[in-house]
Amino acid sequence: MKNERHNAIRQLLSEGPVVSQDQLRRKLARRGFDVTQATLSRDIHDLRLYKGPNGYAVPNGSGGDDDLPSLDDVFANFGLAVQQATNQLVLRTTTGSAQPVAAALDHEHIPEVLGTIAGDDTVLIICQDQKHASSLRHRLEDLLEA
Amino acid sequence: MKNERHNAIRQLLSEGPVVSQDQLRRKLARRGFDVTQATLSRDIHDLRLYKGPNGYAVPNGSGGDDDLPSLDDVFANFGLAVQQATNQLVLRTTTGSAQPVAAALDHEHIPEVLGTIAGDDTVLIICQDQKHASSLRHRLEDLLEA
DNA sequence: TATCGCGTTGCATATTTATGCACAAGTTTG
DNA sequence: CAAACTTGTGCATAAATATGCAACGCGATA
Repeated sequence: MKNERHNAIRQLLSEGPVVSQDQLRRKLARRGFDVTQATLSRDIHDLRLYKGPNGYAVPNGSGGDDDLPSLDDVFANFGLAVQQATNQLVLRTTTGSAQPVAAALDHEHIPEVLGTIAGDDTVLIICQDQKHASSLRHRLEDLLEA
Repeated sequence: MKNERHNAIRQLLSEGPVVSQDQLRRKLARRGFDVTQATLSRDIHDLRLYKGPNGYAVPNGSGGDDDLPSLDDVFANFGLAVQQATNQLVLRTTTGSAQPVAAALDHEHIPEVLGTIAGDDTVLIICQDQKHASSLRHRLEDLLEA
């Protein structure tokens, strides 16, 4: 599915430099996503990625075009990936965006969220237990696609 | 001269979106800089510009990205002690050094590390589970000795 | 002056990215 | 149920970008 692939792309980009769409294609293939360069060109457009001296990158927090901070927006723009460790979620964001993202999260009064702590590019979300963490993780993963 | 042209390019980019090198070439020509697309490709490389959904853009806020001190250095200099709490590690550093230490940790892309959050003299490191945390703790303890 | 060295550029072309068109699978509408 | 529409994709190819190579301009040196 397209959304899973988009998530995988974000993940890959956060792990190391990707210089061309063909390189991205090969990396994705190793993860089971077998698509053509044409599709990736479209994905990159969808994800509004930037290409620079060090390859592709996720859009950059501060500047830019359009921002009103709803949770959806903030996530789509600055969220990179969610990972779970028992009752905690670790959310990676573009550098410098962890604080606003955490603020948006707090502001929503999501029941699963006991509290958040934000660094520079990482938000730690504490949940009641593993079960609540899982359900929240799924919701957040969906938001990453939007 | 190349430098004047570089300045003109920055200027143009701050004034409005530039979507292709050929468009840039035409805009520059109107200002008296008559060069080919090939030259602009080199200029863009020199200036480390990024291309994104809205065309070319100057590099992000605070410039340079990858020359952080090595993990070994940072640890030997600023690391004080590591402690483990189930799947988390709490790393004490000299006051004010937590941020750079966390940055160095993130930059290494250590697989056990889901994410880090740094305060002033404390870095919280989140791992997948207790097992990963232990193995990472041992590695970090080694670094503290070095 | 002649020659060298170095930085800059254009030309031709290789490489990379974007896109028109067609089609398949799923959804909605009549 | 069938037709119309939507969405996602590949293929072929257009468009955009990068680069090997040769040449030019200019200052330094013999």
